[in-house]
Amino acid sequence: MNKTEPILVLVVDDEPVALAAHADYVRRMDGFEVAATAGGMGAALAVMNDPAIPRIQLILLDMNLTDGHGLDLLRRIHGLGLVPDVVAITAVQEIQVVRSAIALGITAYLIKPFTFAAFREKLENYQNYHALLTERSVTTQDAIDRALSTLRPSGKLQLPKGMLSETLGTVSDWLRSAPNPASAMEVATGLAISRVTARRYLDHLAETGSAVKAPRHGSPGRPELEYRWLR
Amino acid sequence: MNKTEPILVLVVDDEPVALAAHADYVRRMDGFEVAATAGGMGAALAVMNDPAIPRIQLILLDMNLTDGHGLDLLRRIHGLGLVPDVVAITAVQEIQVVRSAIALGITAYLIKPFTFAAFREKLENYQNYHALLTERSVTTQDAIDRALSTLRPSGKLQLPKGMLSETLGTVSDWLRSAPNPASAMEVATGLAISRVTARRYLDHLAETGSAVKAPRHGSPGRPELEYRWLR
DNA sequence: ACTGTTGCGTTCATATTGGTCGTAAGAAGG
DNA sequence: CCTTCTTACGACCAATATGAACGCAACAGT
Repeated sequence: MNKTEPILVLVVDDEPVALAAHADYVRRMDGFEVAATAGGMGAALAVMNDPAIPRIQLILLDMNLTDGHGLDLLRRIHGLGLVPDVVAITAVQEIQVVRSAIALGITAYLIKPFTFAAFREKLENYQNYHALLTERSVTTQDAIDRALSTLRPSGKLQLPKGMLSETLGTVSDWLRSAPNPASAMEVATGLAISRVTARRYLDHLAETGSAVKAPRHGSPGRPELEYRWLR
Repeated sequence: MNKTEPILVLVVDDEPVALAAHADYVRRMDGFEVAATAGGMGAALAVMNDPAIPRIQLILLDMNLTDGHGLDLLRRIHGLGLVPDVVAITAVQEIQVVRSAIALGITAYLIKPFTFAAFREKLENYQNYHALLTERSVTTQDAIDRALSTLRPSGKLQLPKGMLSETLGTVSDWLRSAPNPASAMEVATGLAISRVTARRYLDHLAETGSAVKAPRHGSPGRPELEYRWLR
């Protein structure tokens, strides 16, 4: 596993205070790097067109810019033949704007004001999505679906019936601190819980995109699924 | 619950057989209506521009059109100021196209060939998403996240009995990155799996058209079949 | 041309694990 | 104190990779 290159980010906001704050949030995240900032539509287009600036992969985009609308900026960028991913960060709550933004390809929509936790969740989701789709050069339906699953919000604000947030935290912590990917049985014995329970929580982590599962081959018998913590 | 108006769909494909088939699939779904069909980029743009045709809300879009690329068509439509939702339906499996399509706002990506069940799942997901975002005129972060989460693919993939999607992905990756065509034995030793398992998955790849197998002659012993990844 | 050798394709039984159903223990509410 | 809902456990059935055994196709030597 080679070291992954950071995701280059362009932050766009016409309010200097918000611009600095968002850029700072990005710098606090591992795997991301602020490649440039822009205070408006013109500046953003200049950055995207500048050959001296390396390829931007993600844009944090405010909708209400002084010299235009964020969605127009996005259309202009698309018109240049560029297809960066975009996280919309705005105070606009009109459904029409939200629908249009989603139709134009934003990967997340963050309504201001927001906490760093909310911000981090969106960017981590994008990070997982990005990792899943850059591994290979050709893909399958299954891989696309899994990548999209990690990208869309998991709605984990409300965890499924039959699960306790405390137990979920315990399992998450154990898996995160595990040096190697672990099977359901290993987690179960390590935490002194039953295999079924461990598997149920591990599966939830896999579905929400916090972990990935892969079969472990080489020994006879049905392959056991090992779970690996992401990030 | 008042009766909801049907979602108007435009189907785009340059193959008349596929075009008719996809349109027929749409007609079999409740809540959807085929507003028009188009056999190419020009025809699709004409439909979108025609004031006599009511507002299209969803496009089933093929990528490989005779007179252009599907992604270009999507950019052109955006350039008209229209923001329809799009489901990509294509045989293209290149990661670059998939990434671009997602960045340009497609709500689902269906790789041909597909079953009606897979098709229905994508459209039903979109239907739920559409219903959630047309209820109100102003929304909240929570409502947006819930709407986006309905667009998450369920991830259930129909595979032949006796096969695991994760293992299939592993074998596909190995074969794809192999410089030369590989035999079942070479794949088995390279992935630390048994020869039988490797051969079963390789055979599946050959049957689905992702790979071809050819006998390798010249050495004593029964000729071994070598598998080569297809673009 | 015939036959032996060689190595792989193929089949089958087996070893383990995954997934699901019913049930018990514990907490919350009346 | 009793009822009810929730969560974890135990045991069953189903599923998947493995290894060995069998058969076949091409090469090589006689």
